[in-house]
Amino acid sequence: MKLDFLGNLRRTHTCGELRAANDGQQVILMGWVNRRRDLGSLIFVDLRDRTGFTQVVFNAEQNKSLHAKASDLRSEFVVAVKGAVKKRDGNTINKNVPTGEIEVVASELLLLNESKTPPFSPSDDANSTVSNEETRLKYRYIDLRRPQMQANIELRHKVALAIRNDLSQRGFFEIETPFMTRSTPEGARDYLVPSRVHPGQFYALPQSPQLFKQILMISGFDKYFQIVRCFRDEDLRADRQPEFTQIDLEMTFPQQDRVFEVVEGFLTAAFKAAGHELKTPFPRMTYDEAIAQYGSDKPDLRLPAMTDVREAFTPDQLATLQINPSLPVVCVRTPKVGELSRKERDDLKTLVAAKAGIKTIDDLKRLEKSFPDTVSKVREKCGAQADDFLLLVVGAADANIKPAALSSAAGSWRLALAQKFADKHKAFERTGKVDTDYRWLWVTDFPMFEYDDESKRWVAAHHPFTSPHEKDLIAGRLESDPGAVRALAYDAVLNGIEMASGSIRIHQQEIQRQIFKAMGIEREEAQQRFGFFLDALEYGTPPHGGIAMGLDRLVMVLAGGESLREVIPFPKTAQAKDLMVDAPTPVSDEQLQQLGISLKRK
RNA sequence: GGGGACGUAGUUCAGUUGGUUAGAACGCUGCCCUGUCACGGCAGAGGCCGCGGGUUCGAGUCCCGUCGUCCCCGCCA
Repeated sequence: MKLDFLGNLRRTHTCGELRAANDGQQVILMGWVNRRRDLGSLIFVDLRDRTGFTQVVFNAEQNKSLHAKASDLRSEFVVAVKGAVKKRDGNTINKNVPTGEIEVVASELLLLNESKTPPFSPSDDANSTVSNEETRLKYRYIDLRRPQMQANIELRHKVALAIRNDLSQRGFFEIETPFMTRSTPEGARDYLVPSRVHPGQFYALPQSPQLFKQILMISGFDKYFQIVRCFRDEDLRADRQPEFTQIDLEMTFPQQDRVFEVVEGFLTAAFKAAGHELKTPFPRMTYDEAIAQYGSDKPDLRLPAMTDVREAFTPDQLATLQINPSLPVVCVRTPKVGELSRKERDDLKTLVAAKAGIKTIDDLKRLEKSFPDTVSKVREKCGAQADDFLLLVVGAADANIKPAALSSAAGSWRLALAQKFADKHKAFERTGKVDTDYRWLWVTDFPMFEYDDESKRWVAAHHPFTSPHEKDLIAGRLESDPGAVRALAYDAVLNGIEMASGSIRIHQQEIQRQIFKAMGIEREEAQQRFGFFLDALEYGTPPHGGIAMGLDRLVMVLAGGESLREVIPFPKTAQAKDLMVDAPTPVSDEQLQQLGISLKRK
């Protein structure tokens, strides 16, 4: 087929903007053939670009050769059309599309490019028969033409732009930090980049610009931010990609509240860009409260909290039911589930993996026969409505577990039940109201350390540069009871998703030394791993702190998506592969040789 | 590293107890059609049933292995 060149031809309008008011105008549109409806001597073509589509008409009676050219058009051909906007007659108006009041009567057609028949059509969107993800990812360039994906990527742009503008107005500088940097093994695995100039040595891609941004504070930049790619070589999830984008920021002389103000500020701007008005300040909750009430450090507030109903039981009843009286009796309430059959209750048993020392009671009706007063107290305590499903998560009589472990198990049940019965309680459905659809929360006062059973040592819960609470730095506690030391660390949580994580940092060398010591990191080891940073700390480091928010996750929630892949143009699969470019791949022996790398054969 | 679901036409899927020539819809190709907009009508093409092995007279169907995609646990300071 003979193709035309673009020449000097220029669009007068996009495919989504013509209206009845444009009636009679000569226009030039360019785009893709979304659909073709060939009625013989009358051909309709929906011409699509990212703004929408416009119906173009070719009439054999008016122009035979033009009509003949149009009859060769197929899906996804790229064309330019010259023509006149014509207001449609009453019964031919299409009320379902914004441009439905008009059509363009073509007088000239340029065939700019043809297209193979795509494996799936971007216009399939309307039929909701979207291809499986494997096909979508392989042909990502076609997938991205779908209106939904175009909208998601546009939303991402608008959100990022609003955040940039907001932070800039607050006096933050966007400053770039290196992608090729130093491996600081602690936390996630690094992606490594071999050095050709220094055979046997490696750069690492940053898991976050953490130390660089702290050094920027030491350098006096006062307020820094960056919308920046970060890399972690860990297994993927629907909400985890090996490379992801963070809104990273840091400021000098802040209290935790100053950081919260900044975040709530840029989120207000971001939500506004997405068409939502956000209510600030966000509610707050300590880590301990979150664990006790929600069994999670990232509570989803769209569903009720858990309740400790131990007081509803008498000591005799606890003994009879073989419930450990020293542990909470946690009631998990899932609204509007209604009556469950014996079989449905049995099916629940596999919902959460069994844990030693923890049991559940799912049949309150039966319990009520033996202990009517107790059950009515339980219902009252957790504010149950008649059709709410109540599950008791309790410690077995001989259980040797901590209350937090029980709460955390109950939290798993709370989430699993919430997901299973989402159709019934409808708490996850969009209502159009920002304060019910988007439940933000600050979780504060995380513990400074967590005990790692594998390495048998205390490790930083956030990272080792996080400042402990001043009050918890009483003599000897770092050594005697590290688990009781709280950190000035905080998370922003949205609908049960961890969106941001930050802290006030350590700015005093002496405290930093104590923290490393508590973690069993010797001075030499610390010097070897973070020496450059510890050196920097000694040259007039101001108090500083900040936070990093996941842009992908933020846009995912705003787009109503279930997976980061819906808001990342070129994402990776669960096996960390890019199906479009087919990466990773082996490299040539020559490349390896230059890098001084030899591969171990399996 | 572990658990689960899935893999059949270009796409989305059906395929009964193992039994003739593996089906449907959409898409595609050709012909017809002047008001369609998920256009319509007629005709047609299109299959390594993911791959390898096994059981069987006979396997899309059963078994073992393997590869791929998705979800979850571990992991993710």
